[in-house]
Amino acid sequence: MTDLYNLEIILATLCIQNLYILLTEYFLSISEHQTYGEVNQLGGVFVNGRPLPNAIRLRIVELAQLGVRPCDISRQLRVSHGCVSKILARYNETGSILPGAIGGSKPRVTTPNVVKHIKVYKDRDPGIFAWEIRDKLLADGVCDKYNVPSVSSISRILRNKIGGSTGSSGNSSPGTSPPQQFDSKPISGSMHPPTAPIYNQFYPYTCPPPSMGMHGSFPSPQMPPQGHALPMNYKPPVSSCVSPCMMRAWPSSHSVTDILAFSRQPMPGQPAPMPSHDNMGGIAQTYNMSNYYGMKPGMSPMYLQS
DNA sequence: GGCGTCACGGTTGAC
DNA sequence: TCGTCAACCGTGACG
Repeated sequence: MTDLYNLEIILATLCIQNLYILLTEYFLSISEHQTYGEVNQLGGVFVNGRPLPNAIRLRIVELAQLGVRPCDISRQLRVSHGCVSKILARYNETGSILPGAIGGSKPRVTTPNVVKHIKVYKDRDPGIFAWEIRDKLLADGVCDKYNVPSVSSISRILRNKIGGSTGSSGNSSPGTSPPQQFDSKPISGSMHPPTAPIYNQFYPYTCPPPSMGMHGSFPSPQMPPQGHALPMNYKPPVSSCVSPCMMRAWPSSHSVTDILAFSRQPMPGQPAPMPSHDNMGGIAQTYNMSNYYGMKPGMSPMYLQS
């Protein structure tokens, strides 16, 4: 009985492994025909809109500290001199090689505390104007000049959250979200979470190159230094059953949509595409980076991290 | 020739 | 689920 049970487990495992292999081969076959990377004038490969890999950024700083001129760094690493200049300027200013936060929205100013105070002001003086509330928020120190809501925001709060809570319950329009949504988001001048590694679907940043960590002054891609600009696209590890290289952030919904739109186009001589990547678990993340990058023959592989 | 700056087209993630 | 918006990115051109 136990042997039969074990046999079933083995068979199930084999089925999963075969499925895994098939799906992996499928994505690799797709990626061979896709071109995501672009080539700059120096022959280097880059992904438009995405930061350079940390290894390259680190190398730029290292070479600069060795006294190599920026123009030589640019040529050697095949990165535009504007980019080298920007990275070195950022490093000199912040001490970090990490790129800034990409995406996201400004921190919200209509925190529960602000709404509560507005409600108090309104209760005390039902005829109070929005601009008066704004002044009182500043005067009472509830907000400062950087995060005080606009008059229109206060009017909206009065209309939707305070007025709506008494007269128009069930209002589901934007701006009437329950206060719980703010509870876990401390409002500050920073848009960033306390700590955040940096990675995206093109660069396996969670796999630091061998040179990483050898310099105390250089931040680890996995553990950015405190007090430095951090990306908002941080996603804490949710699984420990995959290799660190696979514990990367998934593409955004926009990227997934774009990729799907592309991959659904049948390749010449290729069978019709399989179902969307959404259902494929982490398999797509096992891409060989040269495939993922859509490397063309003759391209410099320098951006590829292993 | 080297370098700083900026417009541009792109990606990203919160809303 | 999708669109919008505002942040960022690197490139390439200009001075």
